[in-house]
Amino acid sequence: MARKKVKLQWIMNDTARRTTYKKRVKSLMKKVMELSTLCGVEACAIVYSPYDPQPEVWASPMEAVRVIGEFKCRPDQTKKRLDQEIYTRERVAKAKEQVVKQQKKNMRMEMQNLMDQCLAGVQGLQHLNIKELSDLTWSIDDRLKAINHQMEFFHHPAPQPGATAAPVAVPVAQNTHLEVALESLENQILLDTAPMPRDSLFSVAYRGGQDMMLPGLYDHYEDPSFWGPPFFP
Amino acid sequence: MARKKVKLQWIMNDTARRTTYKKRVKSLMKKVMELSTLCGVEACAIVYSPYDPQPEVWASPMEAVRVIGEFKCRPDQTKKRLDQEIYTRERVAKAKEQVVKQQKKNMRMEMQNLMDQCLAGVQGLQHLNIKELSDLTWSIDDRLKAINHQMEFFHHPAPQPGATAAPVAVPVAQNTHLEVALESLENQILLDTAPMPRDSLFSVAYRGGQDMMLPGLYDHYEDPSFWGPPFFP
DNA sequence: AGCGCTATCATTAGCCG
DNA sequence: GCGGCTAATGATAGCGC
Repeated sequence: MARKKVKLQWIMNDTARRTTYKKRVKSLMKKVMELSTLCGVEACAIVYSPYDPQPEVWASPMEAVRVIGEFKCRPDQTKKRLDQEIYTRERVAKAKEQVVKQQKKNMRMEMQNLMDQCLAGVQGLQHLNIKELSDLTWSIDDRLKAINHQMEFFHHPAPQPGATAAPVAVPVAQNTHLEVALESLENQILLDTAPMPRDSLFSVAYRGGQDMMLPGLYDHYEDPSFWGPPFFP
Repeated sequence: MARKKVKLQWIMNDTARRTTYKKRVKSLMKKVMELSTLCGVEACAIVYSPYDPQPEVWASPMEAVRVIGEFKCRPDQTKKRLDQEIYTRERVAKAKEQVVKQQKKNMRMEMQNLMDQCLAGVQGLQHLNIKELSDLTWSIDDRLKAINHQMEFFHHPAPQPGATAAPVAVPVAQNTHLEVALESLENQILLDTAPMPRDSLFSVAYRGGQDMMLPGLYDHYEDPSFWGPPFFP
């Protein structure tokens, strides 16, 4: 948050990531300490990283274990939270599914249309002059390019990981543009869920993401010129 | 840290203390989330307060318990684990990348070839008789179907186990065939790594997957009849 | 790699309705 | 007590050494 605003996503550059980690973990611990002091509350933070052999901990490891012990001894009230969490997750999943479904549908429609155009071209060619033939060829070519572009959106790794340190349980895979878009979507939903405060685990965590934007998934489709005029109406 | 700089000490005024707590705990959790996201590290924070009936926690309670458990057990062996984990993760990532790359390449080749056939058909149609025209049409249609099938492989949700049993921290999303395949691949690799059992975080979690098979990703391509004879040699 | 610098961005103390 | 506002302090990304 300085010379430039950084996107809330994994930092690709190794040295930059390490530097950021060092700086941020330090000030995070300071924040924990301040909170604890100013408000007289018990708090602890634990950060595992590939950069430190030992996890960063505040307050002292012993203190942490004590705080944690307290935390673990509340199985019943935790349930509520878990339920909420699951609910939110389901909402996220549903929204994602919708996007993927739509995207899929659009892709298939693109292909089908292109094929139709090809077939129509093949079958109706006898009646075309050179100009029309040339136009047809170019049109098909353009649409092929467009489809390839869409394929990229699905499968091309977005500018991301060299591959070392992703959060443990999340499968380490190259993020595609689609995945990046889905992640943004997720953040937005979690943000929406925020208003119901104490019951939501995420009520706080994701507030910061509110100025992130969901990449325009359908820009392509909303552009009427994308498909061009029908060739064989 | 605003209109006036406050001393780092317990705030005596009750309402002020509560207000400060609310604001600060919120941004603290945000910071934890940012650190975790930006640097790809595991982190958790727990804050007990008289203001909330439940402790504020990040990330989810379950996640926290997991992170904490890790912390409590091993003060010094932690490093070994991290190294091993990173190594395994890199291996998995690499293998997955290979598969995705190949799959992508194949897809694109299919499409390109089909387009070529279409274009060739369009341009060479004048010299074809009815029989050849019909064959061409059917060939294109077949290949379209094949491509659609491939699309399914990429994007269609695989028949999945009753949606509940997913490992905790894995975002609940519809798995595509590709994703299922990749997961199997990951399991196989993790299985290979397993022989040194309790040192890997994954050694247990994924054991259940060992009888899954990696679907024959390239069956389609190994079948020479898949492309059919070239139409315009 | 790590440290210091500083322009920018982010947090927040105090106030108001 | 809460949410919004703004001035002021705090955090930090990018750079140069």
